[in-house]
Amino acid sequence: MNLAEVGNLVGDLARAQMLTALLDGRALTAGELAWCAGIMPQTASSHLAKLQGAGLLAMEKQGRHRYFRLSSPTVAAMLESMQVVCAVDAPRRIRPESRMDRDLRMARSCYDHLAGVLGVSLADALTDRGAVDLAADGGVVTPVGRKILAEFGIDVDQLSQQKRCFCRPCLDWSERRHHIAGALGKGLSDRLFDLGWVERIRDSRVIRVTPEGRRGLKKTFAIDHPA
Amino acid sequence: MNLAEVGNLVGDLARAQMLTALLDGRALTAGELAWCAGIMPQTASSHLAKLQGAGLLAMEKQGRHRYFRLSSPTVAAMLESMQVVCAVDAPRRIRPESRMDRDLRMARSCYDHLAGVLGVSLADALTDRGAVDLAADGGVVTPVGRKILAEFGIDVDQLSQQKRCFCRPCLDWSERRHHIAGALGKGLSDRLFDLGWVERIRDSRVIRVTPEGRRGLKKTFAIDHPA
DNA sequence: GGAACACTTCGACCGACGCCGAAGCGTGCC
DNA sequence: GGCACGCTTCGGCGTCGGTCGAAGTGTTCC
Repeated sequence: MNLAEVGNLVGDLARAQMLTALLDGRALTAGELAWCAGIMPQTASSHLAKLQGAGLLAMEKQGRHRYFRLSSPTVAAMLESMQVVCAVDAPRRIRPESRMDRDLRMARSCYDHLAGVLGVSLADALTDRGAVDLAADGGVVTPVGRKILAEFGIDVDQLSQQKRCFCRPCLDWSERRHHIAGALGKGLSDRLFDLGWVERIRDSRVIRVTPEGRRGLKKTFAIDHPA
Repeated sequence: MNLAEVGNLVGDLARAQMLTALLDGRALTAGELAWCAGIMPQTASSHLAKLQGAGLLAMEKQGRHRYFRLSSPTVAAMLESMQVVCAVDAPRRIRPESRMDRDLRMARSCYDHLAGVLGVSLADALTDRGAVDLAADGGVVTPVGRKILAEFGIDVDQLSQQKRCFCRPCLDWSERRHHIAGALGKGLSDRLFDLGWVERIRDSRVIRVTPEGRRGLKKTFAIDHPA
């Protein structure tokens, strides 16, 4: 397998839509993916066979359904980096407002961390008070930030010992700005779930901010998250 | 611009070969790129126009030559992550031995750090003596490693304060194993150049290990780099 | 057993795109 | 000026692959 083959696999609109739908790590049935891509089941079937054959997708049978998911975080990372290039190359364009995915824009999961307006606001808040310092290729937590995060219930030392990139800016495709990924991003996300400030919406990447979370975000980070 | 468009751009063999040739950050002329891709200049011209139009490549006129390079490290990162997926998906295959790119396999630059047998050996040496601990998504330097690297002339604290990913495993496409990227990868590379242990070959990604470097690598890291 | 359902396989159609030859444009060298 | 050179534009050719209808396989439910 070479670069061109991988590019080709992603380079079809229908397949790209399927992959995007799978980007949050959930597994979807062939039918659902066909619907996502706006094509007939038999067409989807051939696409899925290609993606699976190339090892981008993993499949699991369950009764008469076939569930597909991204085969590894490596694939998710690749798609993410491709989306970043998309967003960077088209920095200024009229934002196509769509009612339907307003919720998705507000807050969603991006593999294992938070994205959307919420994710970006959180990154902004931490940057504004000098807690983290983000650059193109990574980021650091300042001594001040260490203290702020500790008060919020996040042990930076423990996170930084994980064998993964500690802090990484991840370009948000809806907001065209960065949110925080890496161990810190996951840590923040986990903490918000633990506190009950946010919760997942079934069968969706959408994340709901609870009333309690709205109060907490306002008080702790001065974030006014829209209802 | 969307995911599929980017995929499509990379998804052509000729374009993929051009992009790969540009992956070390150098700028090449349209003619050189045509040669790399094994196509006629007029065909290359249309490919390059597409890549440039999409913002993946930047162009600079110089006399009657046109120099093309990757427009940003973001693009390089994307290509790298795509190559990783290529390599992961095809883990075991008969290695196609080619005399021509033996040098390239032995040691080369990968954007801003070292790759090839040399890069992998270095990563192995550091891992073996417990200096670094690499995982799928990142890596850490142990206290022991901090000491080893300090003796070698690398200030880990300074590197870790850079606003980029500190240590990241980068899958080596020729060796199918990891070498070290990120700030640490660049730090190692810089140090080897400063010591005069390695040097660039003009107009190529190939890196030559000097006799002095061969001795040094053997003594310091117990690496027997082939001549 | 039979019907509904999820999905796959096969075959035919057709549009998109990569390819090169020929010709045109701008630059540098003698 | 004249020629060589690097590159681009244009036009026609060929092929590859995405598309869907029809038919087939396997599963669930009654």
